[in-house]
Amino acid sequence: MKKNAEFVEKLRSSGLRPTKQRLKICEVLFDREKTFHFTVNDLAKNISDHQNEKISLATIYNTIHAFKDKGYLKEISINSDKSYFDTNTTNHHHFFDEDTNQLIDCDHNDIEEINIKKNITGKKINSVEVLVKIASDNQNQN
Amino acid sequence: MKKNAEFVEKLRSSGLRPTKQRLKICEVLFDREKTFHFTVNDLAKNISDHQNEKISLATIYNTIHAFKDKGYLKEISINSDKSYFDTNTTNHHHFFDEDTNQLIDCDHNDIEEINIKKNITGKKINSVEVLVKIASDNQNQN
DNA sequence: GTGTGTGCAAAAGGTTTGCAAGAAA
DNA sequence: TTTCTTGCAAACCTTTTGCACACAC
Repeated sequence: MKKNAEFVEKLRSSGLRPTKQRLKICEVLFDREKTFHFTVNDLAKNISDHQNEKISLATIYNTIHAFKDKGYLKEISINSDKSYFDTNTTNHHHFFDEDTNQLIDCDHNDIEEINIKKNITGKKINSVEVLVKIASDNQNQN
Repeated sequence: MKKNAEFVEKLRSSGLRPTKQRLKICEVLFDREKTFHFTVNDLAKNISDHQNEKISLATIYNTIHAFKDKGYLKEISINSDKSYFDTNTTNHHHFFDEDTNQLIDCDHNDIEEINIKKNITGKKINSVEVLVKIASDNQNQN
């Protein structure tokens, strides 16, 4: 269990004031064993349902973007009507379950090194993301 | 240069009536040498600017979805506020230029076989997409 | 004539923004 | 006190929908 003081320090060290709202969001996002994949709506729901609190959407968006900019969150490249975020900021990939719209981490070791032979002049590679779309094996599905 | 008659046949063979609007969209999408990456807005702009015509957005969305369902277009998994489509429906990957928001095809041969060692019980793999994000090599981008 | 397709305008859903009030430093 | 943060509501943008009219067959 991570302590409040850790979050205060984390925020302060990145120039963000440790407000009540930000600390609560830290708690929900980072005080857990497994990585967390979420949309802003998921997060808002978690806070209001399980934490019995209410943080305005504007603040949640605000905080999520700040955390993303500071490198505490990663945004996942997936075509969807909404944005998905991941508390696992290490180099890894994802399965996307098309039946349930859920993301599953795919460890870096689960996919062999990706060697890109093509080179774009004057551009450097910022990231390489693999998205593996999966669906039920015994279901009519195109 | 592809002929109108080909598009009429293409549409008819998939149970879509060859209307004036659909034929125009076919022309813009498929009568070209290189593959075309676009958003619905790009397409609408192309039609009104270069073709001096106007097709309502509802019809464009309608047609794009029909074409996607018939396998004439692919939707690209990219985190963006809008959807990107690709006239190249073969198995391939993409570079995404973060400076210009442009997509570049990455041929299947440009990336080594992707071997996924992790297995999700009861699920089959529908697709494997690689997105390589690139940006200008020197700090200041064009 | 029947069944589809089109286009407008309105609605919906996610995200952003302006601004006044509140909290941190 | 000064600066940053919050929260509400309105705005924004992409996409979807309802419905009347038009077109394809």
